[in-house]
Amino acid sequence: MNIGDAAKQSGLPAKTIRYYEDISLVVPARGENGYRVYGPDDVHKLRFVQRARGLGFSVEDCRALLSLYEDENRASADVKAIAQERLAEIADKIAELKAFQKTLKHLVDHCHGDQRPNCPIIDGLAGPDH
Amino acid sequence: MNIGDAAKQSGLPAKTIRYYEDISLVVPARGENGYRVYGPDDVHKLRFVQRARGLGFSVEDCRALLSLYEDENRASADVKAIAQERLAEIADKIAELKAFQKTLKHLVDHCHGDQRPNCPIIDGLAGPDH
DNA sequence: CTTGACCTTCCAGCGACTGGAACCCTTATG
DNA sequence: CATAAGGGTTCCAGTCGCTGGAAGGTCAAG
Repeated sequence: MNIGDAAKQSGLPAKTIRYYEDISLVVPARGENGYRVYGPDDVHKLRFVQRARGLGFSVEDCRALLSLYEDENRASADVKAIAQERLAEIADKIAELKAFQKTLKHLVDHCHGDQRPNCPIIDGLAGPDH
Repeated sequence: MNIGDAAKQSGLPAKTIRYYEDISLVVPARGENGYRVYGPDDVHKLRFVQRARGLGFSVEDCRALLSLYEDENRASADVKAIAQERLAEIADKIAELKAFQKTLKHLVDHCHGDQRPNCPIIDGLAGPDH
């Protein structure tokens, strides 16, 4: 199948699929005419990557996960380790965002939001000693 | 003051400060020798940007906030609007991450994490029909 | 034969820096 | 006075994960 169909089947834009070949993530065969030819296995891999990216795994994580996906003798512990690392990153990011949220919400709540210049948000950003 | 001191005072790396000049965010004067010269106002602005970036505002948001910071006749409503947009983005991002977290945690909880190849995480990423 | 949809390659750009090379300026010390 | 250290300057390239666009090749239908 050509790249357009692979795109439909995998849910990835053709551009992205070409990019994945560029970085040797999913490398298809080539037809006589130079067109990329995707077999069922390639499409499975693309879908796999699509889902993993959708869960926020980095492309490098996807590369590692793909090679485990393909490895009949993988240890599930290796997969779990990657996923747990990602979970930790997610938790960190959520904590960071919640801290932003708290600070910002506090500032917003104290701002009148009218036509006057006085603004606790600006004051907060300018710093404690202003 | 030179860029190194401005860096210390603002908490920003010198490279970043040069970059901010490049994009016309905070543009210092120049001395005879071609060195950047930062006055107190410049340092205030740099610190302002440092804090705003620290709360996750984009550089373009910072540009808008800076111009309001400098505008004696600003309406606090304008500041509040920017902050509220950012709050909405933060909330969206948190929701997205929590969704990732939920799915991933579910998969991780069901994975033995041993030396055997069977792995619900891989299966989950491969898709429902595999 | 032409149209249009597909495919190809390559180059550039996003955001927000960051690293490095190659070079200039200033200050302290032998 | 020479020199070395520790500033400063510019410009170019790379990060990550695509995405857009230009210029052209291929293919199936009318």
